Amino acid sequence: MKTEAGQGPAYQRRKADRPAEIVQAGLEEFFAQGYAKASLARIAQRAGVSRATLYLYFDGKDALFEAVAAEAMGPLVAEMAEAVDAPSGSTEELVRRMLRRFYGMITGTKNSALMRILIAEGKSHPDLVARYHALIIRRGEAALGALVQRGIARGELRAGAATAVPQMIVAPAVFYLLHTMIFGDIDRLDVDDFLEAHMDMLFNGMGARSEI
Amino acid sequence: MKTEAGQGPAYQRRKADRPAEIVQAGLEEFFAQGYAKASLARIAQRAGVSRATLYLYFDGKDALFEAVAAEAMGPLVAEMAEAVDAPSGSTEELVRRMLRRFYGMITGTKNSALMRILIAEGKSHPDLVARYHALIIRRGEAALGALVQRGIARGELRAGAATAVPQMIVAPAVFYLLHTMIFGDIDRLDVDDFLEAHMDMLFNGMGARSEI
DNA sequence: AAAATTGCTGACGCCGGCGTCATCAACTAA
DNA sequence: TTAGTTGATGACGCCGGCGTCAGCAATTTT
Repeated sequence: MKTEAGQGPAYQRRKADRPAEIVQAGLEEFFAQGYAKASLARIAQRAGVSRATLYLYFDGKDALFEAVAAEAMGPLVAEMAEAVDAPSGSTEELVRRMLRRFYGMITGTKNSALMRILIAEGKSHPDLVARYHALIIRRGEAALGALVQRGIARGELRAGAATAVPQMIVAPAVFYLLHTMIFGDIDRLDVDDFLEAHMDMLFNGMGARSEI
Repeated sequence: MKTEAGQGPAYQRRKADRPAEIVQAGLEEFFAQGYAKASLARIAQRAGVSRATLYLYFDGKDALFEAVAAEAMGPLVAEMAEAVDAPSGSTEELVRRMLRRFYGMITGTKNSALMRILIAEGKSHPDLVARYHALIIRRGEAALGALVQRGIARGELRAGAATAVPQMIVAPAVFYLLHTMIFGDIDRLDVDDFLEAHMDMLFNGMGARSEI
């Protein structure tokens, strides 16, 4: 619409905007194809730029991938922080809210794409894994630990599994994520049913004596 | 040792053994590198064969990969079947035995490698995913369902989460698998601690009222 | 308006990987 | 021993992808 006319300028110089546009294009390509199959040519095309231009802003495929991953982690961290800092209401309600958010995240394609890449390409990019761990996992674990302590202090949780391994609280959600990621096309689990079962398991267990 | 002497035959004709040897070499290469980075040249080298020979027995990279995956699934199916058909003792003991086996499998590198490939390359090989689902997942789910029914009949389990979503029983183990697979190098969880927490969560939940 | 700056590009070289084919040589049968 | 069969190979062609560089042209400065 802007430069399509007869013989307008063949290209525009937009030094400021290029990096963001390239990263965005890279995000789409990497998430759709995975690292190995992703092609710099396609990324350049998506970004409306020549392939050589990529090298003006990034040192190569690897560096671009790092930038893309960093970009993708941003929203995750924000989401994580947001989901945690609302300590009001009973522990059960708190957990339910958190899990609902968690399952929502999972449903979103973006995050599962990042997950998939981390799993697939983790061996080749250990620094990436480390960053993800520091940014997301460690914070999440800390938040879960705090949640458990609060629950115990309020007399709503008991010491035991949750204190020993707070991650247990979100473990079923991770199962759901993985299952959906791999078998989503042929065997989709209902989110709401799963969330309810998850909550039931967490707070009541499945042993018969819980009902006494 | 056999054909290394001065001018022994440059190669031997072993039509019967080649396929298995090639599949074995392919298994190592694919599991170490992932599909995309795996190289037929390296596979041929591992198998002690020229690259062209691969095409005598397999139609190409894709076909070889299918054969490798099928080969890798065999032991898993056996393991699965073995772990299930021992319905003796209390449900808790049964679950504990099953889970111990499960965590053992996870620790084994083979299976997590297959998992990693399924996740990474699932999109490009939907038929593979379908086969894995039919062979492993469906059977596992059936076994879990039977386990739950048996537990309820014996009065050891209550209806609820476990009946609605039997997979909940193994969900934490899958979390452990994923965590270990991705972050195993920088943040290893203790298997025994995790298994205990897992059992505690399953049978007692984390709600305070379970203790009343 | 002309000179200077620099964002941007097209084209080149290189490499690794896949698939194929004519040819060779190990085995087999006569 | 000799002719025939076929498992196995080395080398070739092709393709796609990465990284680079001299040169062009959009923009800025004088």
